[in-house]
Amino acid sequence: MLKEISIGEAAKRSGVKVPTIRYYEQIGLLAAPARTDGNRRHYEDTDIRRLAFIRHARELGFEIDSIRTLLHLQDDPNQPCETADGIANARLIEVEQRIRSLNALKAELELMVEGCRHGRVAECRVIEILADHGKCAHAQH
Amino acid sequence: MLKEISIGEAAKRSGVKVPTIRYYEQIGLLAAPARTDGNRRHYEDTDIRRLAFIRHARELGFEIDSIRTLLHLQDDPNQPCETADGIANARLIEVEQRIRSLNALKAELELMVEGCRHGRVAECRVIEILADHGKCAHAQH
DNA sequence: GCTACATGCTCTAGTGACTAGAGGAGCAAG
DNA sequence: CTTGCTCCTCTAGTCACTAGAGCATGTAGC
Repeated sequence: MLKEISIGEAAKRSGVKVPTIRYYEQIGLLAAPARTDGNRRHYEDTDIRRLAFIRHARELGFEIDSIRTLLHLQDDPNQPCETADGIANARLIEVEQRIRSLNALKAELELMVEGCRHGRVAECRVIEILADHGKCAHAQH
Repeated sequence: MLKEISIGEAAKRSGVKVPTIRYYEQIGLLAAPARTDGNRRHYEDTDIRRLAFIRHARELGFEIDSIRTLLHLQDDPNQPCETADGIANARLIEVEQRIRSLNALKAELELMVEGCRHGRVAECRVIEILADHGKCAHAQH
């Protein structure tokens, strides 16, 4: 007889924390699994794969709603993959924008930190730049 | 007699939205201003500068608690500026890490999107990579 | 003075994606 | 049989706002 996968075991195998698994069940991202006599959840291998899929997508910054769509697509392999492609593409554009904006922030933070002469707050470059946006180096923010 | 600055005017001048200004007052980030006879807030120029400071810091991704500390420092210009420097430095390190991680994500998303042949979901690279972390290009995530 | 309409007020609840904690039950090992 | 771990449900908290209800006040045109 196969050993049943407890929620703790599922967490270990998928890398998704126990309360998060329960949360995903609650919001309907993961189907409610069967229960043991003692009312404990037990999972199948397919659930573990689904959890790993979700975790990976979350790491890539996809929103729960996008993941919901991606999971539906995965369940129906004959559909054209334009929707999946579109979601990934949208996310790629987001990430590119975020990188650009973070690079601008980085430049400005470097200016602050380098300009700081470790003296008094009165002549601190960090405080000064924060107080006056005009002192920013053309940062796109 | 000077024209009093209403909350709407303060919002325009500082770039912080009206409900957000009230929120900052509520959490004690901005001192409660004086009120008119009709119980409306009216602000001074110093409040506007403080709001602009907060807005700029928020744009740079500083947390409210850090901003609280930075504001205290600004109020006391004789203090050494190490704390401010430390906060900015911590934020810089965060931003640098975030950029690295986003670059890894970008690479992976590009792989997905480029690999997609616009066919069926069954052979879609997007879904495939999401389902199997092992297919990632050594991404640090 | 009257009528719109904008702007202000307070208060509560909602967002996203979890996370923390209370209070209890089940289960395996020593 | 007791210890200690994992599990259960439920509620509330996190962060930094944002949205909306329901009302009061202020202002511009007539």
